[in-house]
Amino acid sequence: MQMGSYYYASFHDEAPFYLHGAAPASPELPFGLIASPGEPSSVSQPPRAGAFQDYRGAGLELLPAGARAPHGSGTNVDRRVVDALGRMGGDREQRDEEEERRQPADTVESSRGFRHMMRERQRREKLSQSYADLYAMVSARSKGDKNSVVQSAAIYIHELKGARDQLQRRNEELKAKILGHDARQQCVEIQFEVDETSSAIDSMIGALRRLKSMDVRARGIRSNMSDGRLWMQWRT
Amino acid sequence: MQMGSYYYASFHDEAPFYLHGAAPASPELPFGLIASPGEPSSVSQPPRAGAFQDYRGAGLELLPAGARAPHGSGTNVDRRVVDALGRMGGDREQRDEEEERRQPADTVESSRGFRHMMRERQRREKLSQSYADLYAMVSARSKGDKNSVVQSAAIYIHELKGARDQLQRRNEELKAKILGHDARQQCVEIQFEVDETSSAIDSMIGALRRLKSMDVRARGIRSNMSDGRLWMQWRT
DNA sequence: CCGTACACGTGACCC
DNA sequence: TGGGTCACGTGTACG
Repeated sequence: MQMGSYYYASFHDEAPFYLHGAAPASPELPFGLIASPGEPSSVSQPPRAGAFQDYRGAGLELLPAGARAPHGSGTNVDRRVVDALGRMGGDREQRDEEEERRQPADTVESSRGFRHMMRERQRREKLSQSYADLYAMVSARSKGDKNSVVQSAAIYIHELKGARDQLQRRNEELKAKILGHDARQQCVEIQFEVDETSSAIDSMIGALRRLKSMDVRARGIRSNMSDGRLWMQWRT
Repeated sequence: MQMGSYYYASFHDEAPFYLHGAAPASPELPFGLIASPGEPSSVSQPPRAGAFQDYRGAGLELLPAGARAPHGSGTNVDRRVVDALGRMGGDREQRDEEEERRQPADTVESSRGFRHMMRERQRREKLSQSYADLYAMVSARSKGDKNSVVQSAAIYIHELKGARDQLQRRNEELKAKILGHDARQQCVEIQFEVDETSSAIDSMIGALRRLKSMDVRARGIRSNMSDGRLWMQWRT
């Protein structure tokens, strides 16, 4: 433990720190409000300050690659900190008052471990945000807890990749089918109107005859005849 | 703190617990080996027991939905534990020796907080495994740290979904193109071989004549003729 | 009471 | 030295 200076509440050890009469109905924020000395921002904590548990309804538009809220998104970061007024029986027995070994340079907190703690909080918060974003992607398939989110994401990615590849293959197939299943070759295409009242078979026969009379030598033909439009394509 | 019994090393407070002479070249396992009393499994810890940092090369085949290694995958779980020989200056001042309030039932650890710790370890390990699995999915796009993995997964899912949907649309387009751009209707289909040496135009004319002689009344016709195979489909 | 799940502060480790 | 990341043990909340 080494140093208990900037703890916030240290609710353990049954030290009934936060008020006892009105307490048990409000389980949020065991640490009191306690305006931060020296950190002017971050008023009005939303309840249940842990950023993660709130993500179940968080919206995102797939983070624009860097605008994640510049630095402290307000929820959890630099939440404040309060000494538990003694912490009764601190981990170091018999520490005297008012001196506490005076670290080499500066006097009080914000030194060494304090910044470390803050950085870690920030990191945690960032990670929670990422979780929230990911959860927004898999909310249908995930139970909501961290582990489930991560697992669901892996499964989902796997499925999506499979579906994409299959679709891609199917796509190639279709394209090949349209193109006639040997590779692309030069081909000719005509398209014209026919008398809709007459038989489609007769129309096609007429068209083919016309082609033949034009001395067309076709080795492959594709045609589509519907609604009075005849489209025909051949290769020689 | 409340109870410091089963700590492993408690390296803080500059109590130089693990050997000092041969130490600094091997940064793994500050906690010693210490055979577990009562847990027969899990010998031979791989170095750097934290399961997460090793995942950068972990393979997976997309977890078969429940076979994640039944319970303790061996790396980290029930690593053992060792009392810090006193932990010098326990958090409860003046607790007498040899009695310590005797909790209701059992005597020593494995009570209350000990199981809690173990469960937490197990949970952490499971989560690390999930991370590893997810990382295997995004290893190409992720830097490797937790946050990056999660973010990359979200981005990847987003991209994959987009690609899949686009492919699906394109697919419908192609299908519609093949089917002829009015909706699917009941239609008839024939397919037969023709003499490859003769003209494709003649073959088609012959086929159409045959249809006509069968008294087929077609309002729309699609056909594909190539490599000696004539496929034809019509609706009445 | 037990299990699950989370956030926290912290020591260790690596650039 | 110092920021970044991790795993850890712990306190807390919920079912």
